[in-house]
Amino acid sequence: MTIPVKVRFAPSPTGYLHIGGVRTALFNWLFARSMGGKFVLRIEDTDVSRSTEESIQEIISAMKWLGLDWDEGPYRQMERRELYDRAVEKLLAEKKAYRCYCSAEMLDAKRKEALERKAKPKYDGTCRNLASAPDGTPFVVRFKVPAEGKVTVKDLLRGNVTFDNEELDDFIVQRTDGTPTYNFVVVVDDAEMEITHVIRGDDHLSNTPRQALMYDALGYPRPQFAHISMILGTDKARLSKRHGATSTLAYRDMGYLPDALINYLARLGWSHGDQEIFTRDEMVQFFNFDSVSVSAAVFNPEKLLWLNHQYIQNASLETLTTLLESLLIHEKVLPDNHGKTQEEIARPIPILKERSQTIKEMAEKADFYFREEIEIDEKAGKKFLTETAKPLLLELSSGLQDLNEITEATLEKLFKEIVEKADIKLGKLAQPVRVALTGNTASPGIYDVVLLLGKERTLKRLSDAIKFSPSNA
RNA sequence: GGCCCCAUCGUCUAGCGGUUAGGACACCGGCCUCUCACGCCGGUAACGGGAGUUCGAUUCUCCCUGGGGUCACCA
Repeated sequence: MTIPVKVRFAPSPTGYLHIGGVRTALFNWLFARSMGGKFVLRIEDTDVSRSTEESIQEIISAMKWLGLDWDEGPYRQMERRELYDRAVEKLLAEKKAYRCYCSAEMLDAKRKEALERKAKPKYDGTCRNLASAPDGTPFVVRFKVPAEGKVTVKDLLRGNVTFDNEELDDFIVQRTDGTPTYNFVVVVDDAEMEITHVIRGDDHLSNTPRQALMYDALGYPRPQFAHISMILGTDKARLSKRHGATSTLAYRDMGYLPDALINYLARLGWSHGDQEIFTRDEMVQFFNFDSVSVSAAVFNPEKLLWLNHQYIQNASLETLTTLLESLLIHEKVLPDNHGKTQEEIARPIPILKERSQTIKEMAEKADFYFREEIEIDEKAGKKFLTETAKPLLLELSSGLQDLNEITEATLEKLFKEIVEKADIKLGKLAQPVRVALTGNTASPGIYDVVLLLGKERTLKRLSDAIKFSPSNA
């Protein structure tokens, strides 16, 4: 009989949910799902001045977008105050914590001074054994850390990690304003929620001995810990705003598929042989800590792009249509109230998807199709809509008018005839036509473009192109 | 600086004492070709250094070096 697994993701709502946070959430989610356990979402908002409702909503939308569903929560710590207050009273009553009357200013000064002496900045224990309490002075509550001895933290990924108690100081459990602090609430909550495995970034490893001591003091059993590695930027520094878009929802707006992002993040620090692409079910099925790596991983945007391309190729037309529509609006190719049917939105997708790494790119490439009036790239027009090319366009135009059925085969026949008659290579015709129809020198195959635009729009653009003259020639 | 963690191609990684050190992204060639892509074929590229243990170390141990994290009335 084993205890069912219960894990949590506990972000602090002091900014948007970044990629590193998502990966922590993902590993928790994967572990919960693979073990048939529960996944809890808990908002750590005890820092009242920095927490925002906006961040909470952002975190929730990002989790939903990525399909990381939770079984309990979102809990908010500021709604659980009684729980922490009771635990503080208990620590105080059992003399495992004490009131400290030192002012923040005084402590800052001492810390600064210690740093200058190159000594360890550590609380000096002034109030640890105070005989009588000064009247009416504001106080914090500090946890009494044993002066000597060691704490050993058991970590699923790193084995036993031992810290000297001497390295730890009497950390604050409750602030002057009565709000509790992280190293304390995290323990109370994880214990009360019966979290069995604490899976988090390894930036928390150095906090763990304090928390381990807190579990012991409160009489709670310690959970299993698993500290996963951090994600670094290309410069090997921890991923931050400097490394471009770190807001998870920004990836949605850039046209990434949630499954692709999830797959990429899962492979960052986890592997299953040589496999690169996993369905969610496969990830859940294969996930385990034995194949999680402990060293930090550099975030590689190119590989994410490649994966996204793979996912685009395999996504259903329906999925792509929905995504493309929102990106077309987001990129202002179409207005909100465009009135287009799903079929119309879907039409260019088959010829665009193999050359799109993101849906945003797809939207940009679809521009020539969705806009009534195209803008001819100045350089492209100058180079290809020349006086020698225009007669060819004219000829194509009249040939097209005579075609009663436009198919790839009839188009190819028409193009070949014109090319043979003029004794030129296909490219000499195709490029000017391409510029005329799309405004650019790069596009899907020219027959596909004509087929997509249809006879009327093709003829219109051809005649516009024949009238084209470079403005700054 | 103290403490803690980490170390295979540029990047993500496989490897769990004996391998021509494998795969993927990126990069470089070639093929395909109406442009751009896709695709296909091929190539360059790694065990940070030094001591041990062992018949044998990428693999185990220690040291060095390097990188990262952390030292708040932030989480």
